[in-house]
Amino acid sequence: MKVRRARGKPARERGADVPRPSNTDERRGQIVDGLLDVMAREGYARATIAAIGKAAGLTPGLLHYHFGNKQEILVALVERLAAVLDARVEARLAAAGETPRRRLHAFIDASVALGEDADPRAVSAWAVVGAEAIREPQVRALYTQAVGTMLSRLRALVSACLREERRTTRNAGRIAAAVLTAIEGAYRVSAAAPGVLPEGFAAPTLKRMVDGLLQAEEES
Amino acid sequence: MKVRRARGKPARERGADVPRPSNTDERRGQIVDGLLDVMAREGYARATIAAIGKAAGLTPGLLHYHFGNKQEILVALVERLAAVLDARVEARLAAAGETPRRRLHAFIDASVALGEDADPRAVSAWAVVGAEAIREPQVRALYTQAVGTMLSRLRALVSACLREERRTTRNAGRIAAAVLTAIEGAYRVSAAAPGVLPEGFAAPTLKRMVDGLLQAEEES
Amino acid sequence: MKVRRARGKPARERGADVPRPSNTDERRGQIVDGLLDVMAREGYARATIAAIGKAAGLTPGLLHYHFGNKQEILVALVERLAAVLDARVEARLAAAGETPRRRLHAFIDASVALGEDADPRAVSAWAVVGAEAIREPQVRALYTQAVGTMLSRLRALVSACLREERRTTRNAGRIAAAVLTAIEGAYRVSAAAPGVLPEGFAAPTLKRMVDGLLQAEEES
Amino acid sequence: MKVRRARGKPARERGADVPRPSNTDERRGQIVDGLLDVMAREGYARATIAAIGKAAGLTPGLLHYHFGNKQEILVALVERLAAVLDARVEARLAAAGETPRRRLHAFIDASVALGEDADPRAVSAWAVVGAEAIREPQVRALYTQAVGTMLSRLRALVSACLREERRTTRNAGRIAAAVLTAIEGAYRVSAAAPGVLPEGFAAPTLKRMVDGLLQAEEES
DNA sequence: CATGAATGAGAATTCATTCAT
DNA sequence: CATGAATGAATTCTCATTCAT
Repeated sequence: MKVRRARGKPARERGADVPRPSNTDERRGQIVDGLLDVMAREGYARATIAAIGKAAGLTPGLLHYHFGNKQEILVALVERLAAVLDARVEARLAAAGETPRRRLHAFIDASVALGEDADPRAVSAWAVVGAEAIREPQVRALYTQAVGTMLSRLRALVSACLREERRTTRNAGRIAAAVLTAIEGAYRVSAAAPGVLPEGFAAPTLKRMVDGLLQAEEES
Repeated sequence: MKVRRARGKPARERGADVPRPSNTDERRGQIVDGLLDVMAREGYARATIAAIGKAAGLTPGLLHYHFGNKQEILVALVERLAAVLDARVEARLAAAGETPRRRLHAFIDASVALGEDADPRAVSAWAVVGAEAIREPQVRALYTQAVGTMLSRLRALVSACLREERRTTRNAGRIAAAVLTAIEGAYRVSAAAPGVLPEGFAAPTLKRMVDGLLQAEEES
Repeated sequence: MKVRRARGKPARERGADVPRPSNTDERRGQIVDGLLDVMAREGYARATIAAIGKAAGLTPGLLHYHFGNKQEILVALVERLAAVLDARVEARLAAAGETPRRRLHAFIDASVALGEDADPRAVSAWAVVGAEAIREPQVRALYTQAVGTMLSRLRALVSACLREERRTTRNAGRIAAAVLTAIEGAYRVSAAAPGVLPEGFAAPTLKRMVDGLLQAEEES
Repeated sequence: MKVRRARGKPARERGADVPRPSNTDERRGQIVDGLLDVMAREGYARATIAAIGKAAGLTPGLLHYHFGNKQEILVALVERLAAVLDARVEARLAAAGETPRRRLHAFIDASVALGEDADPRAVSAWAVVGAEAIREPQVRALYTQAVGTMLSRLRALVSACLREERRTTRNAGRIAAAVLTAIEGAYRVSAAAPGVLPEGFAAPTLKRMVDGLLQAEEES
């Protein structure tokens, strides 16, 4: 079995000769990117080691030097997709100031922008990840965690809005869930049935939608 | 290559020879059901001919007698899922009477109920279909068509509501898209991250959501 | 295992009801013709039972009612091809009178005409038979016998010519073999590389060739 | 799909890494030889990947590493058979000097010697190739090309002889075709009906045959 | 680190043959 | 006789993974 090196730990000072500086992190990044590339185009099943390697410009053997097996690459990709989304949300929230409604809208913008200013491959790949999650416990765990994190955040943002407007927060969870499913559904439909959704419908409509849902809650 | 017989062709009555009546339709149904079963549990890639056959109680060779290849089974399944959903929507719309708002709500109920009173396997399978659609043109075509049909219907229902309330129908398409993505997202999240969504959130929240969106349109 | 009925023996008086007249011979003929058809176009390997059946307008099950297995059909076809050739040779020899040279020329005409006035499928099929003969002892036996018969006949004709011209018959076997190989080669090349051979070259050139060979034998 | 590497590409000299030198050419040669072996004995249909691998002492998976599919192996074999024959003809022509008649005889010797001093498997294999050519366009193309090349060469040689003897070259094409078919027929009959042809008849008889044909042409 | 040949366990598909009706 | 569903063995091809160099 292959040894898994801790990421970032340079494997230096290993022989008597001049040690080659470790490029593990770079290589792992390349490989994950290769998977993203292939998976977005062809799905996970066709993402063979050879195909990933070709997309990454690396040889099959090398993939197994840096990853123990194929699934580890998928896991790394899911982690990366989640991290990227997370970072974008974080950034936009930071820029949105303190007004609850503004922050909620910023969250929606950040999420849906995944398909606009960001890597469109990520949208397709995320759709595939959802299908892989059905059968692969480890992927499911990561997907569930990513979705759960989003949901918690949304709930907090929704609650803040409701509180500010002195409305009951009783349904905050459901409202958050509605937003979340609309976002996930938008990813999925735009990946699997491109052209069906109206151009640029997502962000404005979702924001109006959540505004309507907030307003429908009774004042306390 | 296997020939696909016209479904339902009755055994011909020629002379004294009355061979066994064709059971092709029944068998094809069994096989499609086997795929539904396996796919909901394990995804399409793991839905091997052997696995489908086992789930259907049939031998591998027989699957290829009734279907030319594996993809044809998938196509038949997608067609069936779409038809079932369509039938349910049709039935509920018929029962909903003529009030536009009622009909729109009935549509949402019918769609989301896919995961409640109906086959929960269909939800998972539909999530997998979305991923297969990314790479398989024929599946994509069917998925796109199914989604497109839903969208048209929703748009008509939304427009009717808006007209009744004397509001502009300018954004009918976007509102319909929001509902559609929320429905598709609900399927997906509940299949790929079960337990994350609040129990029974979907139908009531989606109805409230669409009501809010309708109300936000300006009167004409 | 299937029972093989003697050909031509009608299977009558078999039940209490009005016996269906046997159509075995007709059916067997159809089937052999189906094989000829498919084999000429696609080779023996692609001549599946289903394909033969389709070409013959019969169902797979029926083929195995009339033939014990696939190879028996091939054997019947080889026998038929040989018989047809034989009959044509016989007919032309009968029409050629008694002059040895004339008879020899008639033989060549009859053989090569296989590809001209006769079924062109037979030429292709015969080429395929040669390949099957390499591995199938039973086919090889039939092919060898057919070729052996031709060779003996040719040798006799050649000897008669030589004797008439008072030449040594020492090389009659070799001359006959040369004619035979040229005939067989013409079949093969025209089947496997159509268009390469000059149109209608065969009969006149072969006759001139054998005349040259005869003349080269020394007088005794 | 397997990629076909340029044959003969030397291992690159980059940095300290000197991986194992490619043995692709050697392996491909082994595999083609395995096919030759099996095909000569059992025909193409029985030349399964497993059988070829066994004959070559390689595992089935490896065959598909070096060849994209089974047919590519066949194509490589046909190319090799044609090249070998071509090389032998070339060599004998070179050794035959300038006399036209001598060169023509050398050609016949070279061709027919395929079955004498050379690999007898090649004769059988060539017979099988002819049958495969009937259905496989790529094989047919190669076979047609090989036969066409032989025919052109023969025609040139025949014409040279006729010119030297001041005879008309009008029938050069037909004479060449006669020689060609006799050669091809000799291959075929000796492969498919071994023992029927007189021992060692081919070369001398064919030479006498062509001499007779040449002499029959009228002087100009 | 890197290469790519090698392996072997599947997976889809084909097809002769059987057999209930 | 006839049908065509059913079986199961065989076959091609794929691919993750290993490993010598």
